[in-house]
Amino acid sequence: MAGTMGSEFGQSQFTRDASRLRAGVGERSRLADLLQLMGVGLDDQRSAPDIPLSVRRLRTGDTLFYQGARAEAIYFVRGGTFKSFRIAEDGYEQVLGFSGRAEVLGFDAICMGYYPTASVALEEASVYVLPMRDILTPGQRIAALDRVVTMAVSRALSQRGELADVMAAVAAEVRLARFLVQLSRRMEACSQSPRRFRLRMGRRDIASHLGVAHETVSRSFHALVKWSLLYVSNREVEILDMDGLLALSRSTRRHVEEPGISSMACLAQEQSAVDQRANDRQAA
Amino acid sequence: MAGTMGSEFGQSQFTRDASRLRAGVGERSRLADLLQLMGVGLDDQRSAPDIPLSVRRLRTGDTLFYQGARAEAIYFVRGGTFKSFRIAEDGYEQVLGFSGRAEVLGFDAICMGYYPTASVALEEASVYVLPMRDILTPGQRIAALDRVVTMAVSRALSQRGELADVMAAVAAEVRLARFLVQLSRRMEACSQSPRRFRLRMGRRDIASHLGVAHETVSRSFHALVKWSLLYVSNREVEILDMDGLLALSRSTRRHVEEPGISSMACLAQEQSAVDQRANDRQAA
DNA sequence: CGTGATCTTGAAGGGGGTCAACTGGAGTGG
DNA sequence: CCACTCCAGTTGACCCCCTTCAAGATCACG
Repeated sequence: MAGTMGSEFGQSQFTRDASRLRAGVGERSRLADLLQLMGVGLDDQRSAPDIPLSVRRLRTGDTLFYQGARAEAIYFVRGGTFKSFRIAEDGYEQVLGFSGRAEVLGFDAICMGYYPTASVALEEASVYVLPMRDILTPGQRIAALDRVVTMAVSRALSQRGELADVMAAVAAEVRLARFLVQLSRRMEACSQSPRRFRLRMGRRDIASHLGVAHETVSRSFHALVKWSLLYVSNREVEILDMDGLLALSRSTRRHVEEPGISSMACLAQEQSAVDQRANDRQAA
Repeated sequence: MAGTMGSEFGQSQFTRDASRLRAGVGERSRLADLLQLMGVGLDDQRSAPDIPLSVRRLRTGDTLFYQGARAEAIYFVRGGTFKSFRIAEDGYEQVLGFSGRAEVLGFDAICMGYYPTASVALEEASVYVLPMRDILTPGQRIAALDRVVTMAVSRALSQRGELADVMAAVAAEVRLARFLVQLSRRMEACSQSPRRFRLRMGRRDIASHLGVAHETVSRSFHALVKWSLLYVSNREVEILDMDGLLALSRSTRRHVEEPGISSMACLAQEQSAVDQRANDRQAA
C-alpha cells in the first residue's frame, strides 16, 4: 500500500527560509492584507484605512493560545492548519475541529474572558492578530473589517454544527466518510484538489474528533480502502470514488437505502462481510 | 416514581392571555428592551437611539425558521426554549442544541445566505427580530447593539463546543450526566433553581443531542435514579447529589479514578451491577 | 374514555472499546 | 552505518454496552 504515491503530493507551501523569523514574534502587515485574505473586493480594500496589523508565525506543534489563558486577541489563519481542542480534567483531549486559511480562531473567548479551547499549529502556519480591544471598543471600527469578522464567525459557528454530523453517525466508517467529505469540500474551497490531499492531523486527532478509538479509525480507513472508495498511504489520501464516499457519508443511524454503489465490490473473501453491512443499510 | 412531585414544579412563565396575539405576527418593542434583556447597563440603554424592534411570539411546536430557508433575520430569545436541529436526507433529526433566554439564533445563516439549521419552539416563546440588513449594513450601527451581538455569538460558539462534550463521552450515563450539568448551570445563570427543573424537550430530542438511542436515554435516567443522583418524574428532574453528578460527568473514556461517591449506594439486588461499573471506572 | 404519542422495559445480537503485540519511520548517538 | 529508542499506526482477540426490535406502560388531548 505504501510507496506508490507520496512524493507526488503537495509539500508545505511555506518557504523554509521563513525560519529566520523568531517563532511567535510579530511581523507587521497591513489591514488591507487581511481584507484581501478574506476575499474583500479591491475597492473596499483601498477605501479602508491603512492600519498596521501584526502577524504571528508558528511552527509545527506551537500553541497559538492555551485553554484557560486570558483572552487577548482573535486570530485569522493566513496559512497552515490548526487544531482546536479542549482537555478534560483527566487529561483526555477532545478535538473540536481543524481550521485553515481564512478561518477565525479564538472568538469563543470573548464572552468569558479566557479561551475555552486551545489551538495548536499542525504545520508551519501564520495568523493575523486582532487584539480584543479592537473587537470590543466601539471607537474607530472599520466597516469592511466588521463584515469580515461577522462572516468568519458565522462560518465558524456553522462548522461547529458540522461537528455533530461526524459524531452523530452510528457506524465508524460513516463518521470517517463524513469527515473526509468535509475535508474535501474545504480543500476545494481553497482551490486545492478535492480528491487528493494530505491529512495534517494524526490518527489520534481524527479519532478524538470523530468520537471513536484511534484503532477504530485505522480499521475504518482499511474498510474504505477495501471498498475501493479511497487510496491511503500514511497521511496521504486519494478519493477514488467520490460518489460512493458521498453515498456512504449519507448513511445515518438505522439502515440506509443505498440502491447501488457500483464500486463497493471488493475481495471475494470479504464480500460476505460487505454484503452483511450493505444489507444492514439497505433495509429501510 | 410518579405522583409525589409534579404539581410543585414551575409552570410556564407566560400568561395565557397572550393567545390573543396572532401567532408569528409582529408586535413592536424597542431597542432598549433588547439591550436590557442582554444585561446592558442602564446608562448605555438610555444613550442608545430609540429604535423600534419587532417581536415574534411562538407557541409550542412553531417553527422559528426552517432549515434551508433564506436568511432574513437573526433572533434573540426573549423567553421560552428552542431546539436547533438539522434533518439529514433520510429524515434523521440531529439536535444541535437547546437555547433559552438571551441567546441568539440564526447567526450561522449569515455566511451562506440560508439557515443551515432549523429552530422550533419547545414551549410558548418569543424573540426579538433583527433583520439581516441591520447586521450587515455598516450604516447606522449602534455600539451597544454590536457588543450585545458579539457577546451572544461568542457564547453560541462556545456552547456548540460543549456539544462535543456530551457526544464524546463513552458511557451513555456520562453523556446524560454532562447534559444535566449543562442544563443545571444554565438554569442557575437564569437565576432559576439549578437543582430542580422541568425538561423542556422530549427523550427523543435528548437522545439525538447525546447521540444515542432514545431507549438508552430512558435506561440512563433509570441508572442515575438508581444511584440516587437524581429524582425523575417524567420531565421533572431534581438533582439529589450534585457532587456525585459532577463526578460522574467528569468520567471520560477509559476508566476514571473516582475515589468515592458517597451516595452511589443503591438497592442490594442491583449493587453488583453498580460495583461492576464502578470498578470499570476506578481501575485507572 | 379512547386514541395516539411518549416513555419504559425486556431480549438478543453485533459493533466498537479495550488491551496487547507487531510494524515501520524518524530522530539520536555511538 | 547500524543499533537503539520512541512514537504513530496497524492488526488481532475478547467481551461489554448500546442499538435494534418488540411489547407494554403511561401520558396528553379531544
